[in-house]
Amino acid sequence: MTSDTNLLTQLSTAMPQLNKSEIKVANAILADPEAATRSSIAVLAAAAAVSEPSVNRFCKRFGATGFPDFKLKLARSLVSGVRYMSRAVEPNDSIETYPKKLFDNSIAALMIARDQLPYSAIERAVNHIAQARRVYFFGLGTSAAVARDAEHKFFRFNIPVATHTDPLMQRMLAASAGVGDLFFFISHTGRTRVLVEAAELARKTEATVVSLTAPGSQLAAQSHCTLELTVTENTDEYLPMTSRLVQLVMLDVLAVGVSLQRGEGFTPHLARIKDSLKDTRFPSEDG
Amino acid sequence: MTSDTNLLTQLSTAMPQLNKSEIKVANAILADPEAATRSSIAVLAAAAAVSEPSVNRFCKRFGATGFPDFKLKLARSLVSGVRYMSRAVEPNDSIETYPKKLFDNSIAALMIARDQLPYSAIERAVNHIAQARRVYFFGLGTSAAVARDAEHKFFRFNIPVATHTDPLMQRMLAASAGVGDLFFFISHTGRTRVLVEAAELARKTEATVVSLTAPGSQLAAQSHCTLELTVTENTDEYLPMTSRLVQLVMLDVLAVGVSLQRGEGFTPHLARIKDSLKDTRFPSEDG
DNA sequence: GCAATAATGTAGTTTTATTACATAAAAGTC
DNA sequence: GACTTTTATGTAATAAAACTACATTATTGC
Repeated sequence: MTSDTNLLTQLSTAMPQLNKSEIKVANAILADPEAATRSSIAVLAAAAAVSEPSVNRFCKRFGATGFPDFKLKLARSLVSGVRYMSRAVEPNDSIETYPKKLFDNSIAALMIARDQLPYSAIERAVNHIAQARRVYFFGLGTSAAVARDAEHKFFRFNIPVATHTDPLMQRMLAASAGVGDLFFFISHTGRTRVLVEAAELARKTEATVVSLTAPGSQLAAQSHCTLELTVTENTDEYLPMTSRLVQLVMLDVLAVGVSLQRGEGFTPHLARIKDSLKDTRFPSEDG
Repeated sequence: MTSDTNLLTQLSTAMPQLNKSEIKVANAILADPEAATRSSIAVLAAAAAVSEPSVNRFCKRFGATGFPDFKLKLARSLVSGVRYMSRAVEPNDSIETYPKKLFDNSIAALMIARDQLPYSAIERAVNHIAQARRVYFFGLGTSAAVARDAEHKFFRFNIPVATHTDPLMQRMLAASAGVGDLFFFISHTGRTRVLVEAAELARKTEATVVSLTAPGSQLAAQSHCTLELTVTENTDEYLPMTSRLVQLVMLDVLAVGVSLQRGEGFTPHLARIKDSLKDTRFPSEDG
């Protein structure tokens, strides 16, 4: 795959190496890339004031098999440029518009996170959790709900887990930790004072400190292993929304990672938990 | 704009309305969408075992001007990278594959939910919440974390909210409810016995019952207003993951809906809460 | 079981893209 | 500075692809 980078960027950077007619074609495309994806080779040739074969040669020069293939590549590049545009909710948005916008923003945030997954950090975090004797999930505010979710999830994996939203409890547990204890801190900013302080305390012990937070933050500095997340959130206008979604999916990733590491032999335990819930529910329609 | 949504999602959801040959074409495309963008109309027609005009008609049915235009639209949908089909994690998945899959599944779930938003139910729910004297968010298990998140969110909107995960508390509060009390139940299945019973108790009072659950469920039957969510979750293999994400975003939608209804005059209150958090954080790098 | 309607395919037409070749421009050589 | 070689560009013919009009085949309703 040569065309990993954006095609539009390629066009502009390659300019100096191009000859007259190719420059004309490049300019015609850059002038209105969207239109270029919709035009025929004849139309584009006219717009660039060159012949059709010149356009064709141009396309092949950029790694396409021909003009249609080039258009496809161009279309793809265009989307990747626009896809991360998050649309803010406006005061005069209606019921038809704002729910879609919020879903779109959430989807975009997950896509961005998906494209910059910290693989090695994930691997290390999974190993830490799998080896831990005990795991504490600490978060405050919105991240407290995420911590609670994590607790619920890892509990099912038969790992001794605990969540505490009380800063004093967090400090006491952190200070008195030992080998095999894993402290998992969750914070969007990584600058929440009491959380960073708890991490410092834990760091002074034999315990392991893992965090799910912003790169370069105070919290990250206190961690043995940091799962870096850069989710741009316009908290100013509304509430923290997208960051916690990414955090939740990251924890799903860790949970599945641990489960994969444990291998097949572990599924019976999950089945037992599932069975234990059976009696708490009304029977489903289909069974 | 009809083509606001992902084309692949459109294909799969439109399946039931299609006729034989169109279904063949849809399947051929879904089998390998990437290949479809590169093939000619003749190749695709052969792959689907239909005639070329059938493919052409198919394209027009989905809002394209013709086959080339359809391919372009398809290519764009593919960039967003997500197969509408959720790809299950396999035991021999590696660190490079399973995190992406999990993100993809989450994204796909949100996309599907986005394409079938229950607008009128959202509108009614927003009105109920905006008029409520007090709101209780009730959920159990994974949904308890969602309820906690909702509490955290609506609290910021200066609405008296409470969450309880203790079934006894839920029952007592439900039984002793009155006019202006709103009970918001969250359950993926809508079949959790204690939750349904609490809803029944609340229903006997003057309180309002709103639920975020599966359509046609026992819980939905007890609700004045149901926000229906049909998220297919393969809970059998792993854990409830995608459903709670959709629930969370739905609650974001409701929160924003309430905020929009209250109008501009409300933002100062949010600013006050934001200010109150300032001193709990270390200063950020850039300020 | 027949008519009416919808669905699908066939064959021809038009549009679009590609190739082969010719001409023009540029660069190098004596 | 004219000649050769190389490179660039365009013209015209060819091939491929997509579309349209129409015929045929299924499907539905009576």
